[in-house]
Amino acid sequence: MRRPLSPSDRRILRTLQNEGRITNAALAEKVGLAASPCLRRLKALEDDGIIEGYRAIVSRKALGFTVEAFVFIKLEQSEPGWRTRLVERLKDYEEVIACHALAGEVDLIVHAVAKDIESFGEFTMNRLLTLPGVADVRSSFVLSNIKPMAPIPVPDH
Amino acid sequence: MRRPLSPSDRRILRTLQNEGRITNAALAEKVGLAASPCLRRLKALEDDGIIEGYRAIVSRKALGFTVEAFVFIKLEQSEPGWRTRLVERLKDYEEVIACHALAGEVDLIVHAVAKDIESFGEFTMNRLLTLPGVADVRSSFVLSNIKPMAPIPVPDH
DNA sequence: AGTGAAATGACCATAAT
DNA sequence: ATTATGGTCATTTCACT
Repeated sequence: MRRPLSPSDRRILRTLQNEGRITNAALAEKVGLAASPCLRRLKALEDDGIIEGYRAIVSRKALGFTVEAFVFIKLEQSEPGWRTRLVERLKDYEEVIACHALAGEVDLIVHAVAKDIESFGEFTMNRLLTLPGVADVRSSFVLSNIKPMAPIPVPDH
Repeated sequence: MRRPLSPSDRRILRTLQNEGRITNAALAEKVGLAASPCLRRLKALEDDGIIEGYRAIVSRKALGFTVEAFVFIKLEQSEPGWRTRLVERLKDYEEVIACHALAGEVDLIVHAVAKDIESFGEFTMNRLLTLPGVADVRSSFVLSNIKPMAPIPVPDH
């Protein structure tokens, strides 16, 4: 798939996880390279799928999302086809900012946002509980973001 | 705090959540502005804290993190000081890529990565369970990322 | 619109394999 | 010799006033 990451690659990854929009010139300076090799490495990291993309981090509050919650879903045992369709529906809900399938008690964990508690209620009642295949839905509101979206650690080798 | 977001602002926010490293020139074209006003709006969004930052999204697998899990922590009732220190320790663990305080059964939810199951075991056994104030630790491995880190929806008004 | 800075590509140098 | 590294320079494009 790919040769191992060089120390420069690792420094690039560390920097870009914290300053995703830094100019290549500044990035090069920070990681101790000239601009041109730095850009070459950056492009290679992108082409190889090691950097999957770049994202602006937008304030939820500024957009009016005052409610954040985790929803724990248990599924009924059913044909796999149902499960696939259910999961597709979940993905389409824009309140869902992340969703993972879990091993264990709970089958799915949904990270959701909403403008207020009422619209969150509407979401869980009308759009989650009603999905065919859902056996149980349990929500916990987020009280505080202790560590929101930290970078993936980039080990030295 | 701020005047309401203009339609252009909203288009900028939508675009930058998907292409955080797009050039201002390309962004301007995409949102239907000239470069100069687009840049002014972008700076204003940054200055007002609506855009909190930018991040490269790095492949966990490419960095050798094959294990991803959610850890559900219940705390003992104890003086608030303990809780603060516990939470600080949690933040310092680099395996912890996100952590939130929850209302309900579970007090804390920890999103963690590890190189393999063994090192994840070491993490939970030696570094989570041993924290003073922790009453219960329960982990669920992530089987699949159904919707990993989606953008915050930007409503039309 | 204009000026200085950045991005980008062609090409060269060095070292390790 | 080949591969991986990094650098320099010249040109185009962009950022910013």
